[in-house]
Amino acid sequence: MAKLQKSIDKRNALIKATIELVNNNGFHATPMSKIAKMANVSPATIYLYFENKQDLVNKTYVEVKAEYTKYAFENFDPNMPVEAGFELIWKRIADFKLKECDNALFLAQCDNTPMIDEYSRQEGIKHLQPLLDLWQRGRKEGIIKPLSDYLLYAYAINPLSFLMMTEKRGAFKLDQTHLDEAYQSAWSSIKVCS
Amino acid sequence: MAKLQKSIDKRNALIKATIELVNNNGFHATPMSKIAKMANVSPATIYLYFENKQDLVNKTYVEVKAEYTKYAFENFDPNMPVEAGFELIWKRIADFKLKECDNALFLAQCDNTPMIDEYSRQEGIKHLQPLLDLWQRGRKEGIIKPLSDYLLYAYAINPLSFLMMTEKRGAFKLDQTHLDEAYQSAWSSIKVCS
DNA sequence: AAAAAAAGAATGAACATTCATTTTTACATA
DNA sequence: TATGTAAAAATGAATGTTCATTCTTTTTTT
Repeated sequence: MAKLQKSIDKRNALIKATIELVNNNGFHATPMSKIAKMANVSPATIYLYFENKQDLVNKTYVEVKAEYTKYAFENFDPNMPVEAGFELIWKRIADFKLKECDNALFLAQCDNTPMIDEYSRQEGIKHLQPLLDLWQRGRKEGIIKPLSDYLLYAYAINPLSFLMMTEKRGAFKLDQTHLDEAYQSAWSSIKVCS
Repeated sequence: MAKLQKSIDKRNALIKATIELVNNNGFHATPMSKIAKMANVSPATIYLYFENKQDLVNKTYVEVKAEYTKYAFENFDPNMPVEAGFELIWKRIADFKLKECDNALFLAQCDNTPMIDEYSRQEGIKHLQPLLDLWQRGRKEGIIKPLSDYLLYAYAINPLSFLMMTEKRGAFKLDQTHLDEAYQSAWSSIKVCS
């Protein structure tokens, strides 16, 4: 195993441990020592990869966010028709939230908390541009309601976070039927009624 | 001032300080000493009113949640027509999130975090029943889509939390026009299309 | 064998909680 | 009304722990 490779493995283990522990206990209740233990590393080693605890959590956030958007736009082509493009992206996002549950939960916690600093938050947002562009086109073509991006996001995308959270708490199971229904609700809330 | 009254004032000051500090710094970064200082009280005094820090934040959550639902259902009458009832409740909730911004933000942070223990979370949910009953009736009357309460909540109510959060971050201003649009999106997403 | 990476133990600060006193309140008595 | 006093409320300082971070030494790599 090459030197660089080994380092990356350790770094990844640290990020993974951070996600899992913060998800279960919250930022305030996850000591560096526990993160180190879960990553099979000495506490001191963390500081070879990250400046401090805040830096660790910021970097974790930005990386997970990048992974999320990469996944979301994987098969998307900006020339697709608006409705098809939206459906594709929406379903990829839903997929991510179901399959990469830990990652998605971590993002949700960061997004609703002053845990992350503002700079990292901005970094995270940047990757969302293709969806905003699609909406822009949709509005121009009269397919999407002429609403601000924030409103569209609130109704079309954000509910998925709530549903994932609820599922995680065990209150209900988000199966394929629910997902189809959720998609219909999402699309209903932003499409121009014909 | 009667003895009891004075105590209540102090308790309220503690709860208020908790909300403000947790909103701005997160649970992990608000020491009891700061809460005490902001409430003009000695740290030791907190322990006359609450068992410990966890108890303080749990009780704060349950009380704010009760205030929220009381506000939401203030003028609601279970005999109203479904659409009118929903509109009334929705607008009260929106109102609360705009006017009692600190309270609403605190709830959002608690709801997306392992900060609160499960028992208190359950306590908080109980108060929502009138809305669930209304939806039940709406489904029976064929006015509301036959979806699980969780899905309806995700699309009809939860987006308001996201919008409030976004406004708090300064990214955009949630004015009356936006609110009307948001209401239309909420209703579109859960009503049966005619 | 020099350099890099990693480790475990040590350090010092921050913090939740408790303790020993002081202050305030409630109220009985004159 | 004024005064004494026991109980309650409140306090600031102390305690002991937890934890982020650093230091010194050991191990691994080249």
